[in-house]
Amino acid sequence: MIFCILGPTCSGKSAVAEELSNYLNAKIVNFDAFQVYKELEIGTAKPTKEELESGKYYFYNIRHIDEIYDVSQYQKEVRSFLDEHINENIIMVGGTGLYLKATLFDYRFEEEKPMPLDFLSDKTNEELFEELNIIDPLDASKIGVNNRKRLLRALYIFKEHKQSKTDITNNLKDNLLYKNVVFLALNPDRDSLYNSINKRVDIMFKNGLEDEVHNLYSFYDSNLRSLQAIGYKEFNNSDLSSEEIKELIKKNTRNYAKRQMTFFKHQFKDVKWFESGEEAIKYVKTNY
RNA sequence: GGCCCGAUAGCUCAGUCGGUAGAGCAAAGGACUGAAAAUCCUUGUGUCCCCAGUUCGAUCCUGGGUUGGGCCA
Repeated sequence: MIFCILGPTCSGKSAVAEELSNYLNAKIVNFDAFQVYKELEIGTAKPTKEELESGKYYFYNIRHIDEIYDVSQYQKEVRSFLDEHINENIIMVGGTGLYLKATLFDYRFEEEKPMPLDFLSDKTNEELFEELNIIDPLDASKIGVNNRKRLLRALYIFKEHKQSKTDITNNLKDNLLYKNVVFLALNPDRDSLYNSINKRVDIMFKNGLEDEVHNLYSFYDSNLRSLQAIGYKEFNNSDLSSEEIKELIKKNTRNYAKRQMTFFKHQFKDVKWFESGEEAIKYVKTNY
């Protein structure tokens, strides 16, 4: 069976995963887009070193900080892992809803060349919007004129695959491809979640987050995709004091937690919701 | 003790020549198929500090108070 543990950052997912992996004798598969990077340590709140070395944790630390990683690679690798272990218990845990959804549901990524950095870079947002509006008005209206990243992506899809994004996705996004999947979600009370977030950022600073990030900045370009993670990108702002950076990280993490909740609530059906990790663990132990 | 300046959204403040008010930030809600810890969209009713007076009508003017800051003693 596949047990998926959803929930915002800092809601206690990792503890649930560890506990249930013992109970179910299950392997743990990460679906967090930034815990895949080896060099990002303190700021990504990974499981402990001991846990990661125990042999049952997968898809953590699988890329270097300067490698490009994306949802299509993740989907491919994790699907092949799941197929290989289809008769075992697997726990999937993480915070990147898109990665989980694209893997378990019928998301299709055909081979394509990477998008050049200067793709349509001479066009204004309005021009991109008009162009997309002709080939895929439905998608254009969903994306909106200000979301340049998505406009470019939608136009690039058309260029590469000769089909609009709407035609490619074709309402497949809610077709679950695997049997025996259980979705468990943690939804702690908002105030206590925010409290935990604030406390965790304080602890990250105590544990040396600043040194870790400054060290990475001295070796790598701060524009690396992996360094856009919360807890890392904020240090790029040289006119902020250490205390201001800390508060900014807390705020960004809170905003992120809210976005995660929106994604989990609306993109996944048939989800069991729990206010705490203990309740989720109890539910699994009484039912499986 | 005297004089001056302030008190308006969770915060910082703007404004109403008297017709009960609006920005930024925070916050809340939402979208999501190749950057997703990313990217983007939507949302502002609040005893306009309190009490009295003037007025058809006061958050705005007048008086008194409360409270914060500054200057002088």
